[in-house]
Amino acid sequence: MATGRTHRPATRSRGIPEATVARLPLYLRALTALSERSVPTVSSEELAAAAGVNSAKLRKDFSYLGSYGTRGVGYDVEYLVYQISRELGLTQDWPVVIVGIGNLGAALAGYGGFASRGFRVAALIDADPAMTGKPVAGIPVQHSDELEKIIEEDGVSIGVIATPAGVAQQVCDRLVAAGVTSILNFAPTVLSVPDGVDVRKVDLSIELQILAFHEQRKAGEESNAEADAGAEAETPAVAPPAPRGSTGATRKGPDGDVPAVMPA
Amino acid sequence: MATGRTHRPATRSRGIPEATVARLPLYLRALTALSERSVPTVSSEELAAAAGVNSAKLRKDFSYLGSYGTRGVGYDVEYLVYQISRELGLTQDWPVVIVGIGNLGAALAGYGGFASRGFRVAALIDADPAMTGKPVAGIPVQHSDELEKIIEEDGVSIGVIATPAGVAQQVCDRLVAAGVTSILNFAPTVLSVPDGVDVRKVDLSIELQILAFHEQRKAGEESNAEADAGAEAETPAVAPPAPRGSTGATRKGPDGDVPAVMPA
DNA sequence: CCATCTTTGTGCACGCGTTCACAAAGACAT
DNA sequence: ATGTCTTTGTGAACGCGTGCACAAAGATGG
Repeated sequence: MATGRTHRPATRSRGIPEATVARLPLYLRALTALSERSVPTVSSEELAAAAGVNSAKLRKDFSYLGSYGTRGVGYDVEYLVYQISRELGLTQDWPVVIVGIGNLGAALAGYGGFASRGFRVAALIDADPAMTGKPVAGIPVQHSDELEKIIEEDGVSIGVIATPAGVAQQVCDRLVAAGVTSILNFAPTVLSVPDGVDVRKVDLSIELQILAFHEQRKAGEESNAEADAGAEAETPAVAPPAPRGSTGATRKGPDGDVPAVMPA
Repeated sequence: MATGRTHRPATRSRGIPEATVARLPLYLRALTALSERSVPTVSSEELAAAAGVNSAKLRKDFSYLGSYGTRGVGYDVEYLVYQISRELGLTQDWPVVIVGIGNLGAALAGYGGFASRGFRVAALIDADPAMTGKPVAGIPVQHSDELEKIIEEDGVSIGVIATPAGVAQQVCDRLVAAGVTSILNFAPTVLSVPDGVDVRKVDLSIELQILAFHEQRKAGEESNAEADAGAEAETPAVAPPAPRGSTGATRKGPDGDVPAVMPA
């Protein structure tokens, strides 16, 4: 999960739990696929399988939206597509600005899933004057001096930050000052924003590290039966630094008292 | 949060809760920054602020790793960097393959955060023969025919999927069959994998839709006091489809009994 | 050596989210 | 109309994650 709500302590908005909101797009995608295949109705079991969730969870999720199913039959696909779209606010158009048109920003600008569902790239913005005017994905890049003007004139409320980490906070501040109240952050930094502004982050590096953790655990369990003088990569490249004032004493680890992590 | 563990039902691995694991990279990043500024120790309060979390939560998180702090002083920065790195498995090298070198794949290949911490791009793979041999971010693209060979020879266990949604599942199947056990999926699809394989997904479209939901709610609360004949964008572009067999009867919504969602 | 002060580590309670299991509701056949 | 069968909607129980609040630990100064 490359995400994580930064702000707003899980207050359930209008009675819809945050966890449910996060799954609605998943359901919507599955339903859209069914709709394109002209499937008229779908059961909670089928739809849950398509979305990769438990069917009971799906039914409870839908129950927060209202009673949109028919017992003995299932859910009307078209009707549900509309209800979820409306609940997510996708029946209206959301202009979005992308700030930072490097490799990633360009990729985002060209992302097809953008325009498809209510989102419209209102502007691409970069601080590099050499980029100004250059078309990316068919849209000319504008200089960051124009940022405030664009946001106010176009009524942009969603901003995407794809800049280097170093400038992300100040870009964020400018976006917020200009009126943006929702930010999708791709820069590897913790953004601080005032109350009322939502931030979601997408962080490749964090995702990989979480995968590495589980991967290591898998590998560790396999080789646990084998000799402890492990076959590979068990020895760290660098020696662990000693804690301040420590003279190499033992530390209380979760495995009990072991010598301060110093394999061989 | 652009992520979401797909598999493995929140089983706490070796006593460390999943939620804690997801925060460790955050702490590590903050600690690395402190380390570069040669800060020797840090209190839970300071570190928590830098990572954007509650200090009690941080202390509890660290308590799962062991007792690495000194009461009255705080945590030794270097020591903690090492401990967390080790816990996350970053003291060893993880070769990674990226499949699908379009805009996004190229951006990922060029992402600096990759090499910095234990991850190494072992290969870039694309199905388009025209791409083969072309260097992207300094690495020549290889044809997907080579996929199995590369994974086995290099011992790759982590794969990144940046292909179109249509082929993501079959790419995934090939990766898994060749030995990959951790997958980071950027394609907007639900991947199904056998037990023992971890999948994390990063989905721009879902993140935007979640933001739109909250954005809509904010706008709704503002205009609630105003006239209901809303100023803008309140009228859906398409009429809501009627549910199967419905003759336009009322539906039980969460707001009570209202006429089936048909504004004006 | 003792007192004071800072900061960790954690017991406890609370709330959210998930899952089970079942009654109610409706479709459909006879 | 009545009975059967399918599938929804939800009450209830459980487990995880969070945050409070405090006791224990150790540093520091006299």
